[in-house]
Amino acid sequence: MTDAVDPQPLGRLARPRLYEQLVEQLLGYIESARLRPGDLLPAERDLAERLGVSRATLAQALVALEVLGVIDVQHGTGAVLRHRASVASVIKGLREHRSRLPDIVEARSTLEVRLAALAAERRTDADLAAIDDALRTMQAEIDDGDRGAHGDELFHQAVTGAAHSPVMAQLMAFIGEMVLETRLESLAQPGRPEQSLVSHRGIAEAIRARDAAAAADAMQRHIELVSDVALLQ
Amino acid sequence: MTDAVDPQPLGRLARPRLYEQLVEQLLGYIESARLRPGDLLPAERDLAERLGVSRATLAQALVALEVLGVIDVQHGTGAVLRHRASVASVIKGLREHRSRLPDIVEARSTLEVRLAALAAERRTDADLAAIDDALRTMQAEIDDGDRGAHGDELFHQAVTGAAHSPVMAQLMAFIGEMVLETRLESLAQPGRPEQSLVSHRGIAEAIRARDAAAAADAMQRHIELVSDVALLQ
DNA sequence: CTCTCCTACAGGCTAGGCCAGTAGTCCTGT
DNA sequence: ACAGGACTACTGGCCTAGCCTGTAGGAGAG
Repeated sequence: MTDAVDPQPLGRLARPRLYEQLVEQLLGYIESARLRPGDLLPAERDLAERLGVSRATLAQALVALEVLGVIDVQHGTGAVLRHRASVASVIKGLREHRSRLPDIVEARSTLEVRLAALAAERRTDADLAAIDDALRTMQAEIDDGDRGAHGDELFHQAVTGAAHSPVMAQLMAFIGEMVLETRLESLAQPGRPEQSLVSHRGIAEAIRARDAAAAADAMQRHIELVSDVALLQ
Repeated sequence: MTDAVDPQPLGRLARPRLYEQLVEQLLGYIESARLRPGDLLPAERDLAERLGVSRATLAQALVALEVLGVIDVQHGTGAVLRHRASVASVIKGLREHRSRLPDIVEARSTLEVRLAALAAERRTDADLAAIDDALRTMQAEIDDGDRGAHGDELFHQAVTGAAHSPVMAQLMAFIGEMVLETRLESLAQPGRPEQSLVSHRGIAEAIRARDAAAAADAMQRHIELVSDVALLQ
């Protein structure tokens, strides 16, 4: 206990939570021990002692791993490995240095292009009104000298809603944060908000006309425009 | 407090963990109390008493919420709300009434068609080997009179990996459970496993030839085949 | 040979305590 | 009067110790 490893006397910004370190260590252990899906982790009491922590803290780490989808803890049996550890590192990477921009753009374009096509097929008049509302909002923001980021977000949300595809909408929400970052960077470019608004109008018209192919195409070009700028940095 | 709510006669393997219920309750509290990003949750000792659990268990729930990206726990200050609670309800919704089948298929096809195309463009020889391995596994399972569900899963994971798109890989992992259900239902149909294996081979060949369009097309048809059956129920 | 029951061991959760960071307050020296 | 620093009343972080419930495999009875 007293041989406490003190990694950093500093670390003010750092918020080193023990359970986070444990997650790292357990992930490492899983990999180095060549554990395969279905295998069991050592018992809690055992692990806790080996790692030099209390069971309570270890339990927190296990909860984290469970939420991350790495393990599946079963009462009376133990913690069984679920997927390959690679999935875990993907998730870890996402949360940590929140992925690189190209990956985000890729996911976004995949989802939104399809959503635009679906929106063209399924949109109701109310959906269309929401889309037009968003366009008006963005126009007003730009007229005020703003970037129009809020209207931009509203527009994409309206299109997503018009697609009436709950699961995909949920996936969009999941990467929403990251998309927002992309958006802000893009709209910071001079002249971008106007260009963006124009391509939004193109998408909206295709959806209004119920032309799925045109909507998909317009969305594809819109995202390319937006991501181009971001990638230039 | 609450007298044992038994939500589902289903869930045979039901494994009701207290911290999971707490996550639900806290999510509900956040919503009903109209908490906004930046607001603080009540103190741990307070919450624990109000919810009738120990601090250790509450701590597990907070870890879960932190991993889910809902809150940000700061030593000495408290648990501050991060994003909009919608993200939380997204996850909750996905986990709970795991959406309806058509929506799942829709999301799956959107992602996987694109992943197949990307895999064709980016696959390494190692990726290809993993894909071939999965095909062999599925073949062996079918020869044994099995449904080949394991090999099927391996195949889709291998394709996802070959696409080298971390964000989309995570989205796939996110809907993974639901896709698995679809898969099991489909493969239960007589003759299905063989058909499925054939279309897997088609996808694999397109990826081997680095033909993105063909890969996307093959994946599209594969998913239509699979979902057709499932939808007939 | 089969079935039942027993038990060692797995995780689930609680209680209570001490340590460490944070921030507001109040007291003191200028 | 005011600026600075210490006090203090919170916050979460982590630990020990213990008892509960669930699981599964082996021993014994039939």
